[in-house]
Amino acid sequence: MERRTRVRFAPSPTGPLHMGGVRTALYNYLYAKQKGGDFILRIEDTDSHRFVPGAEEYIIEALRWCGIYPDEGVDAAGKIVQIPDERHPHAPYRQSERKDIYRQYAEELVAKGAAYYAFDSAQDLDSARAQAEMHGQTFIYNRATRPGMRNSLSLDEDSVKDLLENTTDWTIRFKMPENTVVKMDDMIRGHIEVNTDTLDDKVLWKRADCLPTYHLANIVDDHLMEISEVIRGEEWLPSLPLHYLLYQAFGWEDTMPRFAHLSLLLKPVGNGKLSKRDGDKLGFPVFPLEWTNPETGEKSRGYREDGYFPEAFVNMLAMLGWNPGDDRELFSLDELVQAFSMEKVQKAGAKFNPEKAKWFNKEYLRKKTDEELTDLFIPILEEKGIDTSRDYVLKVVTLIKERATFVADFWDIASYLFVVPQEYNEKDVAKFWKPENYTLALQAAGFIKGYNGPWEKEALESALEEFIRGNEWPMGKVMNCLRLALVGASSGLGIADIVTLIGKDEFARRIDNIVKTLSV
RNA sequence: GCUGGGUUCGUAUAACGGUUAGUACUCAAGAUUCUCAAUCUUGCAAUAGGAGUUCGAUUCUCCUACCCAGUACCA
Repeated sequence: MERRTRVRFAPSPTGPLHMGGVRTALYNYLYAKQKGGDFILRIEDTDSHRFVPGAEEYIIEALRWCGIYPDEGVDAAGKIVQIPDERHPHAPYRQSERKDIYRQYAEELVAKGAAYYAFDSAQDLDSARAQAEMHGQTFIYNRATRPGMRNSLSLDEDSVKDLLENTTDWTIRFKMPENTVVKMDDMIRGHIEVNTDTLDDKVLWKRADCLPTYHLANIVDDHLMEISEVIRGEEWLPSLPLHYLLYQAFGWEDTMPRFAHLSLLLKPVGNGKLSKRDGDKLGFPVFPLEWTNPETGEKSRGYREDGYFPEAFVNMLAMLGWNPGDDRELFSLDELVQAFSMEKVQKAGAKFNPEKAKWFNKEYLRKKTDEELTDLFIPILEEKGIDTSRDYVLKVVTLIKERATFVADFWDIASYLFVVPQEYNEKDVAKFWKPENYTLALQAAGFIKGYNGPWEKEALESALEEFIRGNEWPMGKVMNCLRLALVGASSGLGIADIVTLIGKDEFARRIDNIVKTLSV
């Protein structure tokens, strides 16, 4: 019988979601939608010490910006749901609000002999670890060391009972089976085997705060929420054996999800996984949206605020560790849903390349209509105090859009189409603004002022060129002198483009201006 | 250290065991243009190393090297 596809993205609200996390969410979403299944957003906030205010809201907003909407979860229907209803059959979706359900599962494992109570203090454990380290070893809490620790397997029944009732800093630990090979399958990596003797008795539940650890909460919730595939980061691969064993201990093997462990996103240069620091150092965002640390007030830039289109960001992220099997690179979210396949997900970590990210944005900028881009550019102009007609902006956008990566580039590229050049590039002045050139250029300017033909680019251009060529003047030098007057540098649009855009009066003003400024 | 995972141009990646090892980004050169972009063309550049299996390994096996992750009462 076919099981309904149900996947979850289960972040911990300990800070802003970074781009690696967004990619994990994206792959989950693509997988679910392709199979016609559900994408669930669950918040794993079982660590009360690391909770960061605003992080959960940030995660939801970031996913929304990317066009990823959960079918079920804390954000479904735009509100927090605590009582199960038709659309939220497994509510609540925040683990801190489900804390009451975990203890019974932990106790069930103890009753089955698959777990036990442990009374070791933090100091006990620290010293055991320090002891092992002195011998060049790593302390593993398992069958080898278990008898020497304070737990319900080493202590007598009465003291266990007494400690259970009269102390509150005990835990429930999983009893790792002896010398057993756990055989696992990963959708990306294939078959994996691990011997249990290398694993330790993980804490599942803590009496001190009556909260489960990740491992217990994760397995219980995935089971209860009928998750069919767990798609998560590679950092979880080492605990996969534990999770397999937990499903077995509970007797849930039949409905155990399949697992896919995604490789990590690596920093652009050097080794290691992508971190916030790399972004600051190399000048690119690692977060989808801007984030302000509530404690320090420190701001981290975001792709949205940097001017990336969400479609470009999502597309770029999808291609980091996955490919469609052919040469296509540009995909909308819907097209990604169609094309995605777990078989094509890369095993190795992918180094993030900020240059390629920009390339994606440039491609998406070109896909936008001139009207859309005009709408985006006008607010920027208003901020600069530019008051001009929408029609004029539209004309400018049409001419310059291919030169830009971001909408914000428009101003840098085309400010001279809105304001008189404030200064003239020294190098270009030295190169072109020589008497033998500018005397000719001023005559050419005179020709333009007296031009009576149709006021459009092609006509003016051919008339002007005919005039200059007819006089056998050096075209490049004359044109660049004019450009200096119009742009302030020897770069930018064609002379006829600029002149027809800004008009004859403005043209004359700029010629006067350069003559005055460079004191001809 | 131990355990697990990984390794194709600088980067992202393609290649039923048989290709001159392809594509994109970056970079360089040329074409074009009144300049700068854009565009087009061309170029640079890779199977980590070593054994083995095979008529034939990028592809399968083993060893080595290197990289990554985990090694918490964090997720």
